[in-house]
Amino acid sequence: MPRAGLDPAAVVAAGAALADEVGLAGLTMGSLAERLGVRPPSLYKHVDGLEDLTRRIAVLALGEAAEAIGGAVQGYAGRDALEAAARAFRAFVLEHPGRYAATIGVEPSGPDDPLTTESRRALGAFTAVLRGYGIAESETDHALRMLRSLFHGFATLQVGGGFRWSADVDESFEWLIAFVDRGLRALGTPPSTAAPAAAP
Amino acid sequence: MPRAGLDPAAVVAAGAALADEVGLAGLTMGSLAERLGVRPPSLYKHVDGLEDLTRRIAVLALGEAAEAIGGAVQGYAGRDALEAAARAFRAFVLEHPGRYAATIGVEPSGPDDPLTTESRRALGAFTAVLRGYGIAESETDHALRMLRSLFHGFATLQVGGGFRWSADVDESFEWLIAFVDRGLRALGTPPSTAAPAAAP
DNA sequence: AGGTTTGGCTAATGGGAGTAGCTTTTAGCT
DNA sequence: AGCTAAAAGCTACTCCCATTAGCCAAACCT
Repeated sequence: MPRAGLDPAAVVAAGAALADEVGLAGLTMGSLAERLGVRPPSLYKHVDGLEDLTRRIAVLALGEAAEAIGGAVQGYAGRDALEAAARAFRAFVLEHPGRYAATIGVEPSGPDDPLTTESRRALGAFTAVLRGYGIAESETDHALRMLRSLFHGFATLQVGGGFRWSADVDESFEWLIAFVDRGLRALGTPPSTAAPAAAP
Repeated sequence: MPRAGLDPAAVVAAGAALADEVGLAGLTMGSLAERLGVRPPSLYKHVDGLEDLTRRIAVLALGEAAEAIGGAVQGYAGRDALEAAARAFRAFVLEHPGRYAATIGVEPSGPDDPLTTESRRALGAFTAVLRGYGIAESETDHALRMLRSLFHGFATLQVGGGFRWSADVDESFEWLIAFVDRGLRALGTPPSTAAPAAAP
């Protein structure tokens, strides 16, 4: 029988694409094998089972998200950077719901786990946004968690069909960005702008 | 064989408890049947399958959450109400992660679905909080979604082990409440307090 | 008591994850 | 070119889970 020419990367990429199409729950070894023109057991030559597969999809997704958000933020600061990051994040989740779902609830096994590295990278993009607001060192962790919670919550509620009633979702998202921007500005001291009380 | 004395409510309650213990993914017809001292097929006399079971658990959870949050808010307004609601919500999710997970991604089938009713009730508690801030009518939907996203995101990230690094999670949550409070106060006009520019 | 409803059971089906062990392709070496 | 060995498929299982069919006994209701 001819070989399919698979390798771990190809299997993971196909798995990620399939998860985006049919949802993470619809990603099974059977469905993925069919998509790749192969029988289910063959996949175990490239991937260590379903759990390992979703783990690798999560790593892929975090890298892509970090790339997208980091790239979108480039050259911006303050509200512009916040907007860019928020929009890039939401666009990623809406375009790749399956990939994103794979990132939820995966536990990095240690500090050298690629999952840890990619997580940090994705987080770094948001940290850069906060830097532009001049948030105090002691508060960046909290502010970071706030941003993460807010965007994660909004995106997952939306893809989960959680916003059912009246108002326009895009409009809510813009409102939310404005809300956070005001809050962060009130909190921070822009680093390269005039200091609040410079001379005595 | 002696009867086990089950009914739908008992099955749902046991299912919710089991889900809280072992996670929603660990809730299977087999594990629940074992817990109830019964064989798996017997459960189908009370519940219409696993999907129906999680649906009913979601209804139960929404009702309990609405009760808890609504009760916590009673008699408070402004920041006190926000704090009470936020803490009650988070406590509920942390104590009942399985139940809460069941509420995510369930689609109400129509306006008379009990799921719809209970959702509204839970949402109502947060609406009450916003009322205390005097948010403009046109913005309550957005503000509501913001609160929901934020608390949902924070709670799910925490139970999913999403907050791994340094800072204290409880502290972050308090910080987050303060942040939202400032934002909402900046936004609203307290209804029963002096109007901002009363006489010309 | 007698009949009906109800709630439990066993047995079986279908599908998904994962393993064992065989076979063929393919790449590398001589 | 020919040989060998690793790699990449495959078939044939096993086990677990959800669900259905059909049987039988308990509880209830006159």
